[in-house]
Amino acid sequence: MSTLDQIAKLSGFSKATVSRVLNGSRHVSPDTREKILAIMKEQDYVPNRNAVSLSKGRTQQIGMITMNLNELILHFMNGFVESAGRHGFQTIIYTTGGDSQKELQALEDLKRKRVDGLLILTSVSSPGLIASYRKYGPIVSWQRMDHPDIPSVAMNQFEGYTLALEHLLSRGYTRIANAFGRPSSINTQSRREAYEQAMAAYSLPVDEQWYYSSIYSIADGERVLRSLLEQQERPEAVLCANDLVAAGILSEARRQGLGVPENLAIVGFDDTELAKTMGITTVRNPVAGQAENAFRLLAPALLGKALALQPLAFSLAIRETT
Amino acid sequence: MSTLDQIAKLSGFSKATVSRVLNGSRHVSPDTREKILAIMKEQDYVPNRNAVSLSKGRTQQIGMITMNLNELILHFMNGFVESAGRHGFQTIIYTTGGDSQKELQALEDLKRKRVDGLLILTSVSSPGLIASYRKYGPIVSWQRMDHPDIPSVAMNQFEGYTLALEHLLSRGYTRIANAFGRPSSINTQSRREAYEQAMAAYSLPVDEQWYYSSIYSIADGERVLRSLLEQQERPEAVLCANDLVAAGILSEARRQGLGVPENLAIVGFDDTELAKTMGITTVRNPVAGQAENAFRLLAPALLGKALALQPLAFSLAIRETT
DNA sequence: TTGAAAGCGTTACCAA
DNA sequence: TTGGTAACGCTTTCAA
Repeated sequence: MSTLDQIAKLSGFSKATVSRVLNGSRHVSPDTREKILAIMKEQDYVPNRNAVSLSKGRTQQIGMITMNLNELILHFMNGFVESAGRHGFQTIIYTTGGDSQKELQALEDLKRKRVDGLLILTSVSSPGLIASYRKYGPIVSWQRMDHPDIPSVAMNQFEGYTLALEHLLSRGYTRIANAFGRPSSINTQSRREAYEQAMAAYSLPVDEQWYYSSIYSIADGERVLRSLLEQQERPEAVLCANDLVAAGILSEARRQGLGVPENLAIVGFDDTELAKTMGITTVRNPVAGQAENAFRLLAPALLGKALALQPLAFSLAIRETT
Repeated sequence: MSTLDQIAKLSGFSKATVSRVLNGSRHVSPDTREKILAIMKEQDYVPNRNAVSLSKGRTQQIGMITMNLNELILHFMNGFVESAGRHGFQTIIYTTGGDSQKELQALEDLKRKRVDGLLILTSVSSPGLIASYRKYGPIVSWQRMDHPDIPSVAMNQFEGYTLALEHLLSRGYTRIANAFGRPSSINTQSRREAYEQAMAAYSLPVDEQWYYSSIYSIADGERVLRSLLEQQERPEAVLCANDLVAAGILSEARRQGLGVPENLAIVGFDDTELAKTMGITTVRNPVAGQAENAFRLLAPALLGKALALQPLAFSLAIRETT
């Protein structure tokens, strides 16, 4: 493994000049540059990244913290890796499994200068703790983080939920049930608000028994369907927290011989591969755009210049379940 | 940000001693250790990883190269991240999108000492090119790499395919079609071999028209089903290259009103979430175990000691399609 | 058990 | 345009 020093010696120039060639400085004569480049190629030389990082004080790496990896997160990740890559940054992934110790390790890596910045997808640490690492580098979050120092790229679900509701209402469905996620989350609150506003706009009653909470998984969806069947006034449609839930409801409906969408319309959320496969109508969550924005939020600190945020919007993927 | 040098000055000891404390050397008096640790804590000191990496010549990072991310790869990834983590290694992901330039960049990162080793999941580069980087660090592959210097953790599909066949045969299915993937791949060859041996063992005929090739996706699966329906002697069961194909066949069968498994039994491969959701019988591919083994193959070079490989086996997840 | 000093491979400042 | 040299922050001999 040849080093910059060796290249300098072989070429007869100083390390400084070799370094200038490496970094594309204009203060090198074309002649010199050429000679040095030739020797580099001949010696199969590449700079040692640790040395560069130590010297420059930057690693060109961004850490991404997530509790687990699922399809939606994957999309986000892909988008982010791509955006960061375009600007010369690599992404390193910290999967924590919800272990706060592992999360802390990732945060420490910002302090220890292994990464130049941090992107938090999902985490269990308190916003306060996370924010206390802001002094070591930029940190942005996907989910809303409820702290002035940690910007977020999450979108208000109100718009997306309204989109789905308008779709159902326009098709004549009026008795619409909701399978919400975490009751206390801002997302659930926005969705509920959207629901109540839409129903009010159409002068339709809001039935509290059509609110399901803490519904996350396929199994949860299956339970919801069975519960729906037992209701005296059975809903004609159900709006789900995510596509997994919708998939669970759909497959259980099939098992129970309930026609979809004749007897029950189903709308998912996120537009994952699963929804596509199973033909589920769903709200398309522009995660790739959010990922791009996540990088743009980091840009000022990382690139020294701001990048304008992309405007994003939900849209609807209409399939066979409505 | 305090440095080791500052800790040394504050404690009155030398940098060497502070470093010894950091690295848990036994040649430090308990008293000294305590004092130094106290000052470190007080100063909120953590070592700079770039400096450590440069000095030690190792980064404790492993690069993972993949063209794209899907569910199966995700499982593998998770398993590997977990295994590597247990031994103090972080994983950094290179998603190449099949771009050989990006792949090269990942390989170069081994040379540039950004990573200590490389794990290849899927790649387009020639085994020869990849192997030429072996001199910079250990490299292992998931898929079979056809080069003596690049070990692989892929499993022979013969056993898994045989498992599925035995299952079908024991349930009385005799006319069994195959949806194979890439015709030239070793996997396909093993599967075909398994098929022919199993049929021979049961004295059943092998019908060439029940061989489908280059079947990968959901859409491919849908096409296969339509084609199956047109055959004069329609098969009673179909064995698929992966769960996506099985899902495609299943959903198209439903659309066509073909009863599953009464009129057609379906078996997938890999046991992904999709198979679970749709209730598809499938062969469980122990990817997490393979990931663990991938790390164990890197271990000699990384840890300086060998770790025994885990014995792995396919198993069957029997669901509603058989 | 401790310390001095020479690396590790770059970058960046100051002169020339 | 070039060179000398001090950082960058740690580890690792070699002595004491």
